[in-house]
Amino acid sequence: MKQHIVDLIRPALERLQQAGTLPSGDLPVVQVERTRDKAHGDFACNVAMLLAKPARRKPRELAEQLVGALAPSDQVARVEIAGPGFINFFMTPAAFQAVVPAVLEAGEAYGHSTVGDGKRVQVEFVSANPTGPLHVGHGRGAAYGAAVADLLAAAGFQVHREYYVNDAGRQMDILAASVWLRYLELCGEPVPFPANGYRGQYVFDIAQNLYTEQGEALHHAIANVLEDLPPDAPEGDKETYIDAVIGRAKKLLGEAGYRAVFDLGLDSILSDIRQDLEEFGVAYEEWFSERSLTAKRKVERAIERLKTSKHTYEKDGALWFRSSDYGDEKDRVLVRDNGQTTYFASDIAYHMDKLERGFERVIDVWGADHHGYVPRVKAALQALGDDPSKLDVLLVQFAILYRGGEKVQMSTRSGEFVTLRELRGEVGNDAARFFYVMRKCEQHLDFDLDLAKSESADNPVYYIQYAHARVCSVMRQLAEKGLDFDEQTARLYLDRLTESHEQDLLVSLSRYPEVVEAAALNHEPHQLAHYLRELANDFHTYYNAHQFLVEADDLRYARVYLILAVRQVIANGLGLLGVSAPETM
RNA sequence: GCCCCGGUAGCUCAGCUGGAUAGAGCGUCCCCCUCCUAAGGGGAAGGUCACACGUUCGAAUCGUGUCCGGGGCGCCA
Repeated sequence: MKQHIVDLIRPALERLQQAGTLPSGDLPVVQVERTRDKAHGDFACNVAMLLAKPARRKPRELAEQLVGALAPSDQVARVEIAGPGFINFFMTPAAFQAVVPAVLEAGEAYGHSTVGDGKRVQVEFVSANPTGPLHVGHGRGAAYGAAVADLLAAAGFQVHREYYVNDAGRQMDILAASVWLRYLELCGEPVPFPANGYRGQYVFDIAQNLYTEQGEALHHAIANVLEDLPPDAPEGDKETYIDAVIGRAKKLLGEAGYRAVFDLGLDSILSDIRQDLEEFGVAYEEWFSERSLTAKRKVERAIERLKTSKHTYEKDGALWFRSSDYGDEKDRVLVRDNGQTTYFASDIAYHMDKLERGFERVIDVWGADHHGYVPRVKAALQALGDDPSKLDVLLVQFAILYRGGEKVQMSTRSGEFVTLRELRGEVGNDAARFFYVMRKCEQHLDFDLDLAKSESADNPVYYIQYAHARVCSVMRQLAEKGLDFDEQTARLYLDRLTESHEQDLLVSLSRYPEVVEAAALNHEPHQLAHYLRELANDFHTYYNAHQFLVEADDLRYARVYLILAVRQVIANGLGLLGVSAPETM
């Protein structure tokens, strides 16, 4: 409908150019917006004010000319000029009433568009280290990333969802060492646990499985393990200590033995994460292994490319990337003095690979604590001759849980953190998905557990779902009372929808495609969440003000037809956010 | 010290990329089922859009500076 207005204005502007009223040359993008006030019509356009200066005319005068040049439309009842030069469009009731069949004919596809033009977009999100279960912080990235991906798909992009598995780094070695030490405990050894080890319950579980699988095969006396190791914190350095433990594990277990421990840890945790996300309604096209980059010599190649293009230098025995040439605040290490490549080097190779795979846009969803990382990745892409503007990094701020008005404490290493699974168990998938995307991503999220659990109007999830269930309930009543209804006939009675509540609903329904498109292009699922609440509010108001299952056939047909469209849009919108639309509550 | 995010009603937040008289929800107060689910609805009160300049027809929105809050700045990942 909005597009219809734009399509009316553009040719009119061209006509004015031909008539010499407007200077020739590029015309501004025609902006048409929904009005806030009914008195200003349904849509308003500000183009006359924008063109007043270059045309050297008064805005209102220009608006008059423009209105005169508009082609007639059966959707537009009248056009007015108001205020400093706004052109206000009043639509006919029929134009809005036509939304109902439009919704129901499109069904699940209502709200989909083609602005994405089939462009290939990659969305990488969560990508948490497989060193432990997902916690509530990852949950926000999961819900947000999944919603952004689904919105982009609805907007006509070809979306590739990807999880980057950090299966190669030092953190994984720390996990492997932690598992092995817990295993040694099961073998009866008195093990002093490293300050920097992973302490969660899941480490015991994996160690137990390791013991079941391997028996005593990996058992070494604790004295041999600890022999000549540097002191752990607090006397010594916990990082140095854990590295020494890892080195000792590799030496005592040998290549194969160490690999067995490492892979059991990796596989256990990764399959846990996959299951967790799947249950959360988050699906991926690809799980991309960091190790595969090394295996395919991608990291080597990336470093080589930076070397040959003279973007690197050696200092203190390490190889540095001159990222400060491209806006980073300082240079970064690619290869450490011990010969190992850094995580950053892998990440360069990974992003290089992403662009080589031919994505026209690459979206990374990261925790806000990684923001300092953005300039160096973009610097690397630029140094490699790629276009860094193809990469959008969306930074998601932290979620803070509240229970009974009190902050819920979280700490990663101690194992006391609240996992995503616990959260889902406590408030349910629907509430979790919705609450996570209720705020825009750069806003800190106060997640109120009590509210998410409450079954009342205060809880936006229940409020919206209830609107859907209410429509379903009306349809059940319709059948029970043996009242007639069919969509084809209902079409003939659309003009019976004249009440102000019905008008409001029709306007809201017609806005839905615009909301989906804006939410997709701006990566802002919260816009959709807010819209759905408003739509549900319009519906509940209507429900209280008018009876749907009335005696008069024409009116009943029209009203039932309308609420079926409402049900469809709610289901579509909730679906994009990963929230179910129940038929009964 | 540098960087990122935020500052809008008592609280939690929107504000459609610069538009017309700044909006929701919660909380407070008042009211509404003989009726399709009261898990609902209606109404009232509540504002120096942190502050100051600047940009222009027009600023909560853009720019600069200041103040306040949160987070980040490893040859960790």
